[in-house]
Amino acid sequence: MNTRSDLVRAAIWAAELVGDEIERASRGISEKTFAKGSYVCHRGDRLDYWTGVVTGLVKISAISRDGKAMTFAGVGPGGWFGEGSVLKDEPRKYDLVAIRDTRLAMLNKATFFWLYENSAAFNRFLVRQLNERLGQFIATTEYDRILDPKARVARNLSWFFNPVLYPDMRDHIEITQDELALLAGVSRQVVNRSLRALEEEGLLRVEHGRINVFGVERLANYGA
DNA sequence: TCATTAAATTGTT
DNA sequence: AACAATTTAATGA
Repeated sequence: MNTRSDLVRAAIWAAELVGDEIERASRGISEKTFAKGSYVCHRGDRLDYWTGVVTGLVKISAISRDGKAMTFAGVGPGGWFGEGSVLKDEPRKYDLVAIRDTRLAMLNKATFFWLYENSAAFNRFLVRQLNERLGQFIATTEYDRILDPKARVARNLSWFFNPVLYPDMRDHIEITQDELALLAGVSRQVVNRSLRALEEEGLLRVEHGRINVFGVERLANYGA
């Protein structure tokens, strides 16, 4: 009972909820842990929970026809996802993989819908989140042909640190250059060279399987 | 816990 | 795309 209210209190969207709403949310939430490399959910599965990352990192990806993993997003601490599938009552369209040991907070569907119907604060959060995602999506199509490869790598990297979507994200992410290449739509070589260049410019530090970011803002606006 | 080996990731051509 | 170099993870004594 204590952990449940702790989970709610830690959730960013719960900050503005009023008494009754907090109580409901606490009863509908649970926690689950996933080991590094394990699947939270396979594409096509049903997962009737709205899911938040407490600690760790979850990769949202799909497998292309030639068997390569395509990463769409990494959800860091404080990030919530899956409202689309819950709202539409659809199977998941992507694989969800914990790429580190991860603790997830899961809000059941009934509670999600109750908040959706009854809480203005909850809806404000949903709109803000969807709007942020839309903005990011539009940005991809916009700069797809405008920016040079290095800038694309920089901006794609900055998304993992979006303060609205992932408020508790730290200053580093564990992702391979291979995955980042898939995400940015460039070759791995380009990612490698871009990262080294960005490192030279003091924006980040490359380690293996991991990237430390110093200037998220500068990355987000890189090439502008 | 340490040494050996396998696997994954990076760096270069 | 292929290769070599490097780092991590796994294994077993």
